[in-house]
Amino acid sequence: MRITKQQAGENRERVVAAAARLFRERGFDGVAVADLMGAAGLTHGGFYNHFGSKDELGAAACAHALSQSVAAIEAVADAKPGRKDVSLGDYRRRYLSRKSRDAKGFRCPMVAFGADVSRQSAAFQEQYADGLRRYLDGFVRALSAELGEGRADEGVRAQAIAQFSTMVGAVVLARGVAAADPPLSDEILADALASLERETAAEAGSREV
Amino acid sequence: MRITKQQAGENRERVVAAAARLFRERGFDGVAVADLMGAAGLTHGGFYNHFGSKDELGAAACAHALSQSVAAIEAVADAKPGRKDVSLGDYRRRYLSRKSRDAKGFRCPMVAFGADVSRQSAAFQEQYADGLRRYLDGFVRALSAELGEGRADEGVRAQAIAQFSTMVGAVVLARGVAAADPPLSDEILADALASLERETAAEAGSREV
DNA sequence: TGTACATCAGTGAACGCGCGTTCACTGATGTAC
DNA sequence: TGTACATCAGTGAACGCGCGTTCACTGATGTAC
Repeated sequence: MRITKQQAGENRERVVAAAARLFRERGFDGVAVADLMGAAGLTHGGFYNHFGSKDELGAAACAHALSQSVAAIEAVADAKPGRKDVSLGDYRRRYLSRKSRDAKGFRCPMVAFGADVSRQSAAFQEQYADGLRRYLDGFVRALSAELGEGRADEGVRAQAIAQFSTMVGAVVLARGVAAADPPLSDEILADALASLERETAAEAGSREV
Repeated sequence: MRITKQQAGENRERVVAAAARLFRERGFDGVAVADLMGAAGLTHGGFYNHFGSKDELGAAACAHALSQSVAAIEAVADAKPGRKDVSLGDYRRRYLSRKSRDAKGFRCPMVAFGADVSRQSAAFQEQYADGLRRYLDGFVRALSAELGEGRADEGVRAQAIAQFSTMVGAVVLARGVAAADPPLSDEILADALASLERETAAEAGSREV
């Protein structure tokens, strides 16, 4: 039962989207090819019509998940000033929220894949690095807009990278102890957020006139 | 060929130590029971004389690796003031060094296990949470000593948690792009370190008289 | 202190399951004329 | 525009490998007397 080229393309997309979610949720080795195809409403036999190997799908899923993160931070960077709901401050609050920490299948891919990237294929690692580069560019623009009149000296980039490191580390740790020590988990998120907000306020102040 | 009780105990210890190293290096699913026993100079059949399951060894290996990290930060916290080589500043520099990033089997267990903890057994998660609690206590004491006359108000704890989050996140990201984009990887480590040192200097300054 | 027996750490083969991958087959789609 | 044939996405069974776990066995250690 051959199907339309377009339908085949849509099927492929559904598999990639399911993989982006399931890999983040259960890890690369925690999801079988049959699960991935099943999540897209297909049987496992046809997998190799779309991908050369499970590794190849991994790279595609990584790219898929990262492009969503890049789009999200770019939306913040390109938002008109004053739009509170897409400000960087709001983005940080959402990133470091309990809700975001507990969203297993939709966590930040930089975090979810971070520890395992180095054990994945070269293509996977390339996708990850490319995604992070673009994400950081977006973050720099967003921070630059937040701090002042669009100034973008190299200090802002360093600060953006440090800030994002704080966010990533806090989510890693908070997620790690979420089940065993919920109060500590919450404390980590709160402390990281407070530190970023304090730093941003101080920085914005020092840049006035 | 039965062996001494003491030797059996030492064998067990060697397996745990090997597991602490190999799990960090290749991930939990990346190491077979036979590999673990082989790394300790044994054959796989005797594994279940020591551990009830691979999961149980995982928890023991987690505890083993974390206790080393706890000991390291406590050494900093308890060092006599002025000992440069065991200062918190030196610790941060080492933690965020390229050498440390590239030490696959001896990476910070909070980072190496961080992404996977939530998929491990409850016992594993308990060990992780307990290790992190003790580690953070040590970090708070070390930071408190660095900043002033041993003051330990709650602001210091929040700051310690934020600082450690930055360190963890930076290592996660730097390690993730180490192979695909070495300059970016180095930049992340450097920016995170600079941010922490700038913050510490400012904080120490504001606390003077 | 000796002696006899039970224990148990270690060995290596085997079991059984899950999973990545392959394969023969189907039949509707795409294409050449 | 029709017709005939090739293509190829999808199906479901099968292959083969690796790995966690089990098991019968060994023989030196630990222990009861």
